[in-house]
Amino acid sequence: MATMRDIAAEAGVSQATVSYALHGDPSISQPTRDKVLAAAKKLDYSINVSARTLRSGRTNAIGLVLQDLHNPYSMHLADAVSRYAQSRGYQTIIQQTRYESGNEIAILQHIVGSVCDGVIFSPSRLTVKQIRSRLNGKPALLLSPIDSDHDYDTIGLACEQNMFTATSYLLSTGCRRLLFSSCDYAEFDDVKNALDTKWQRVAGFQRALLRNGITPEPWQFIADHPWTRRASRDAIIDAVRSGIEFDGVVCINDESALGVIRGLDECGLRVPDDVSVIGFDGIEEGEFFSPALTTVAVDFESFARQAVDCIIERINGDTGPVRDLIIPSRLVVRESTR
Amino acid sequence: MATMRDIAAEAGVSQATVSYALHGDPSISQPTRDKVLAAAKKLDYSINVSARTLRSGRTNAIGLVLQDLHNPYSMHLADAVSRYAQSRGYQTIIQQTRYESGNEIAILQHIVGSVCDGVIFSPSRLTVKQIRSRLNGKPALLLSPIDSDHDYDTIGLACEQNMFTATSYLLSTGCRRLLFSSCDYAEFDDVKNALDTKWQRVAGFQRALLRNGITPEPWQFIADHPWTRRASRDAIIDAVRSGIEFDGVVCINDESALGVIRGLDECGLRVPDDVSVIGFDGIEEGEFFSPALTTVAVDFESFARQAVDCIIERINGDTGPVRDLIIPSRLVVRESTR
DNA sequence: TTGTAGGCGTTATCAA
DNA sequence: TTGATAACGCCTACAA
Repeated sequence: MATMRDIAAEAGVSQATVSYALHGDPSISQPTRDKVLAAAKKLDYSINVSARTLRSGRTNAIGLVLQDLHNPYSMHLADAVSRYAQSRGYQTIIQQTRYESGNEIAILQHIVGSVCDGVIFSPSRLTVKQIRSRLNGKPALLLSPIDSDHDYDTIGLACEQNMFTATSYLLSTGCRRLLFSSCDYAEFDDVKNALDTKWQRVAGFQRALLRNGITPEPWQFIADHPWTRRASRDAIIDAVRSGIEFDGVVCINDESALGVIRGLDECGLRVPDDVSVIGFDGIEEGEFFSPALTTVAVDFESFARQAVDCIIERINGDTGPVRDLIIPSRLVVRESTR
Repeated sequence: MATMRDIAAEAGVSQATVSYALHGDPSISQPTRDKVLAAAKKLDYSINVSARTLRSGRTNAIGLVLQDLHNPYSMHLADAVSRYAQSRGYQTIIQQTRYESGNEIAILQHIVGSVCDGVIFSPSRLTVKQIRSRLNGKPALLLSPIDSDHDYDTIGLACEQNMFTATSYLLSTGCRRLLFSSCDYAEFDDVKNALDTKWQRVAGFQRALLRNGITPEPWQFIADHPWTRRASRDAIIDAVRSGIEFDGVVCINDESALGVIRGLDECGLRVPDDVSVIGFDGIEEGEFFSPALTTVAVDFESFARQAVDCIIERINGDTGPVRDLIIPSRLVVRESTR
């Protein structure tokens, strides 16, 4: 592989001149620049990222470290972020931690160590302190904040508000016996100020009920399980078989909602005629499902824009106050609700 | 950030000793090693990847460069590869080119330049020659081979065979008027030896028809369009409206099949009662769709294993003959076919 | 306008 | 068993 030294030899200039010319430094004359560029092209030069990084500390890449790549939500996120970062001149390095703290540490170290200038990170097991110590002074933007009193930037959904919106909508269509898929019951007072996105969602659900004069009760909560189609399908089937009566299901996310619809279908219940179902996320899949899924859709493009702009500003030395970015989302009414 | 030099000072040894100790070199005595390890821990040391790479040429990472991250197939691939690579001690750097040759070049250069030891690459616009010149001597494993006479490793599906299987199955259930979604018509003789996966799929479809005494005709082919739910839904709706009579649809992939089912639903046609639909890929989504999708499912875990093992062997200097890996897949009969 | 030179943090070769 | 020391390829004062 050709190095700057090779180009210098080819073009008959010094290696430093090659570096300047390649970076468009104005102090290099046009003829020299042309000579260098021609030599670079001839030798098919491409810069050694490690060397540049080692020397300058800059990689021109951002890391996107998610817990799990194996779901539509992450997929939309990864796609949107990598496209937008591209437009801002940054590469995106995507990784998944799979909820293992060992992976989280290894990936953070590897990534932050020297392959990117900043990272958008969705922690699962690591504490803020552990994260910071791996960050090596580089900027990070965290998804789903772990504590309230933090000194790092965060980005997230208005989960409580969004679930309030979703539940209120279902109530407004006449539903009265709502199920929540899938989380254990908790007292409203215990979750109304939760920071965890799961409990925020529960709180939003409950607040909407209370606002409509309905007291949340344990039977409405389908036992906690992974937010997947399979687990949700199995759980709703159990619920139906147990004889619970309900006319609507508020789901913790779209995948869950899709599983619920499938499960209801297997039980001979029709959506939305017998039961209304609403999701949360706005994954593309919901639009083409039968029935098409009513949901609170998050604006992935806005997520990407806000997140990437923020991290780039921090990379460029912005030391302004800590930011807590909120991703906008909106109710999308389709066919799974009456 | 602490460097080896800092640790050396802390532990009262030379910097070289630190390097040896940290790598478990047997020539370092136990007490010295312990001292070094303690100092490293105390200073929260983590290695500088750029420096290590610059010096050793090894990154311990593989690149996975796909055309598009925004589809379930890629998502399954990325997930499986990154998990398996992890188990082999490698990080996976995932990127998408979005079908732009500029991106392909930039990403290849960046990635291969110095962030990974080898790359699994799905080219779209770049020729083999252009790819090789960016590869910088590092091993690559290409998806969907572009020419027959190549000197690089490839991995892919047995598309022709799989489509033959899918079509044959539909025929065996009694279907006689099959549609193919979505590709333009082509003479069997022109595609039967195609290298392009799209035409291979068409060829498999046609061969199955011919084997059953049916001559493929242009009306069976729904115009070429992206392999997405939306495009396929719109196209099948047009087909129904145009008055074509058919009793089954063979789809170029699962997403397409899901769109087709949705479109048929919108036209009042029931699957599988009125029309059978079969897909190709085996994305998880198909399992939970109503009706659950019959498909030829590819074994993503096997893909990951074969691909990663191959690239790692090449990284480790294997210079054996060129390999053309085939990913196994199998017919999964569910509800969308009679 | 261009060249010289030092160093970024490692690894690896020799000596000691 | 450990310590100097020389690269790896690039960037950037500073000197010419």
